Amino acid sequence: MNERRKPYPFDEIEPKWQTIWDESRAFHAPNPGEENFDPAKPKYYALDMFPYPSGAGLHVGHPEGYTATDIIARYKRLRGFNVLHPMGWDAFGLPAEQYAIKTGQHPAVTTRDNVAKFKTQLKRIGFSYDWEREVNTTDPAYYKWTQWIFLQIYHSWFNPESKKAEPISTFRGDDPDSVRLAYVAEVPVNWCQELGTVLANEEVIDGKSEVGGFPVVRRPMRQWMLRITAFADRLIDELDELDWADSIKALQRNWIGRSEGAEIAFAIDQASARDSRALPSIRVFTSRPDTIYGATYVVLAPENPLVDQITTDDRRESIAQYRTAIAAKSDLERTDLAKEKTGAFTGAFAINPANGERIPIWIADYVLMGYGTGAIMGVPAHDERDLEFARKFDLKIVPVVQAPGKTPEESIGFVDDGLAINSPLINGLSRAKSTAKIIDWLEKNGHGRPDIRYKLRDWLFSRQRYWGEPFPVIWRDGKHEAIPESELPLEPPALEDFKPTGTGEPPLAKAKDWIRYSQSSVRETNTMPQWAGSCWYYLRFCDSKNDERFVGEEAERYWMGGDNDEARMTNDERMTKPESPGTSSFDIRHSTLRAKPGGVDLYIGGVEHAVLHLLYARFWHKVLFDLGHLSKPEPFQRLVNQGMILGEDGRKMSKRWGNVIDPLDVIEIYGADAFRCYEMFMGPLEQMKPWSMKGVEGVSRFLARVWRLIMEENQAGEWILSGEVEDVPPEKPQLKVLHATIKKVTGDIETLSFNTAISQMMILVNALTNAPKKSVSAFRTLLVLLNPFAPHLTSELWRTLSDKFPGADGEIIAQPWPDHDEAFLVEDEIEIVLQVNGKLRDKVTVSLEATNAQIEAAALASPKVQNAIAGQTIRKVVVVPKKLVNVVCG
RNA sequence: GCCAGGGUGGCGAAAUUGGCAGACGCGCCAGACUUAGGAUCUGGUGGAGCAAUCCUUAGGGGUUCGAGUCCCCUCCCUGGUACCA
Repeated sequence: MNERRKPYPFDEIEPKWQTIWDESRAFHAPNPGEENFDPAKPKYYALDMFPYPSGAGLHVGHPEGYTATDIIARYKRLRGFNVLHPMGWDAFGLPAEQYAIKTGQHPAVTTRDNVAKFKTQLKRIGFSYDWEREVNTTDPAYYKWTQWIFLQIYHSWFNPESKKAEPISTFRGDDPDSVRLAYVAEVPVNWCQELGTVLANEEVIDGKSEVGGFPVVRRPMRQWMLRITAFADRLIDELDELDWADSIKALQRNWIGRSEGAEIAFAIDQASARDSRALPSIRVFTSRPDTIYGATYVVLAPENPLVDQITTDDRRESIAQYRTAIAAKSDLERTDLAKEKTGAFTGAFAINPANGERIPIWIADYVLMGYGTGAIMGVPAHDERDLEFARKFDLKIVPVVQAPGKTPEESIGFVDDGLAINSPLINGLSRAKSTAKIIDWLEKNGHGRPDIRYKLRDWLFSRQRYWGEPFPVIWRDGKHEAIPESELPLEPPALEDFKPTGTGEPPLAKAKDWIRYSQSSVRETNTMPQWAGSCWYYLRFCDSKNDERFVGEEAERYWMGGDNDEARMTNDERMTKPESPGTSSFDIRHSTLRAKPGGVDLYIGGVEHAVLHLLYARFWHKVLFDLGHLSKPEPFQRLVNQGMILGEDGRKMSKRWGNVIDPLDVIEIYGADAFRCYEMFMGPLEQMKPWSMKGVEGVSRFLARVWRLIMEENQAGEWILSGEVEDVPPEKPQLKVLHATIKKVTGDIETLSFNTAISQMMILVNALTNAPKKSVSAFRTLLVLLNPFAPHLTSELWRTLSDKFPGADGEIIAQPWPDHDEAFLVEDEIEIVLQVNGKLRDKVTVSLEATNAQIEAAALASPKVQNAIAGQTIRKVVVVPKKLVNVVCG
């Protein structure tokens, strides 16, 4: 077997340049105050979603986003920005713990090995990370600050007046523990008996554990919660200013699920109640208070505590039976399978406050205790579910909204806008007006008030795990207390046995000595979820070595700061700079994309984090912002989700299909530059797309063409600078392509359209290959443009050219990004498209100055046009200057 | 069901404000150089037709001198969510 011949010696030059960059600290971004820091440079923060270092190593999906940010980072450096481009490890998590349970190897050891593996792989791809800023969430020096942030949250409350997080000391009530942003509550959790642990929602798939497929049941347990719901409105509203895809914003809005309406009190009819003492009224939430006259019954969730108080004696047994049956159902059965409505009558009646009618009170499992008030008013005429329920149990159906062009009877089942009917107070009014009026009426008469509800739940923040951050909290006399900051980091105890206890008590409970904090107090034994570390890592990157603060104030202001005037000025200057007179609408459009500096300027990662991670991180950021620790209320200004890369067979990559591509295998054959370029050439970054080895080969051929454009093989088979390269300016046709390429590549990088940027560079290389003379200056421009994509190849060629031809000082990564000159793009002659009735018939070339009349005359003179209009009358001739002529006839 | 995003050659895909559909790459065909080619270079390549010409952006309708692009309807795919009142 003879080894496959390399198209160019990437196997030598790639490791060579990686070493040079490492040793010269080429990509270290200095902080303010640091040596080499240049305050004149604007900042740019390009961030990847840091990976969980699994044992399996990198797959081709990881480097897709990483390559995109790396291109941007390298491009911005060439444009004169001080670029923060860091990488780190999200290393707490279940796999390392499971591995520890099986093998007894400490998770820290597994983590260290996996990190080393990942880092080697990332370095081999040639990413320009500032490795001096590397962070690891499992490092005590890191999680010290994760715990510190938890304490900030613990020591705060949400002031509804200011709509901000404030120190708990500003709370005027009696019981601060009831309003803290971190609190303890008895909540239903996903308990998996087989695994002996609680699982996060996302670890439960169809009622079974993701790992092992064991049954999962709901069970109430004492848990730490974070009051994210207090920030629901801000988390929705402040999305507006962010440069995120609309689809991702929609996902977040959906998840938060804001719903405006009213809370309405339905009094219980005393005569019907089992318990004759004064009963509270039933509060329901509705998004359609305008339909209140159509409320012909009330439904409580089966778990609603009111049920016991109102059920009449004759109904007690059937109600108890129904509740038992529901309790036995899993969540899965209760939602997916329960398409058929079920329910039971309590025997009690309520009074509809709008019309005083006596309406029955039912319980049914289609009403959930966890949303709204756990009770609804049933409006069967205008709610699909209520209609189904009413039909099944033969309840009264009264239409109260008349749909346009329909009779009242036909309007049943119609849920959208219409005019109110059968509703004395609001008859004839539109939905908006009747809603406002009825809410006003309810409020004035003490029957209700406007209300807003959210689907978003408070964040269940504790896990019964070993491999996570311990809570900096102790318990004394049944009450929790924070430990002093001076005791951070609080490290987990050394354990021999990481197994869950099986009782729901966390593994940390086994460390008897560690638990005992003082005579009268014990430590919290829960740990934080994996999300904790990833909620703020982007802040730590700004100042990863600081042991005084979670991030230094000056560093935070600089990297995460609001208006970066330098950046804005630079963009404006660039736009109006005299040497680039051709400021087209194109340039302006791209400039506006950069007009909002601040926070992380570009954040790229998988769409799987569109909701949870991004919501949690925004929440923490807002708390820290409110408390005065941060400069801006939002962390990530521009967010992009890369699409998934599928296997060559078009299926999702998995061991099962045997279609997994290992980046290092690809790099072995084609080199890192080809790997990077192919990942970007495949198609739009955000799109899902299949891998193709043939495609890699095509891109590899392109890079080899660049190499051979400048290099040739001598008799001895060594690569040397081509003798044809001359220190001459490019000729006119090459200049034109060159400047068109500068323009296109620059614009495409700004919009992350890397695939078309590479296409354009291919066109340029084809043109330069066919050029009569090999111009050094044209090559140098090409190399700079290509550098962010193929950094090793271009570095090597740049240096080789520099050795022979003076005039370009320094390495390629220190060069300025080229500007295009519109003058080279101007045509002196223009090709005009000739159409007859909108169909292409011919083309003519005219001078740039040709008048519309001249163009029209030229068009009508064309034999092909004449042929096409033969025998018809010309009705009209449309002339679009510099573009086309359309002759309309018939 | 609801929300969001898609549907363009044999394949991955291009297409500023509506203005030459298919750039660039893969694959394929032909040629050159070669002992050889899975190397390299040159040319061709949406479909039908010998041709002139006709057809073509999921399907149908509309606006327009002109529609992949704008509007309406239908179908299909992907992601999210699902009795959220």
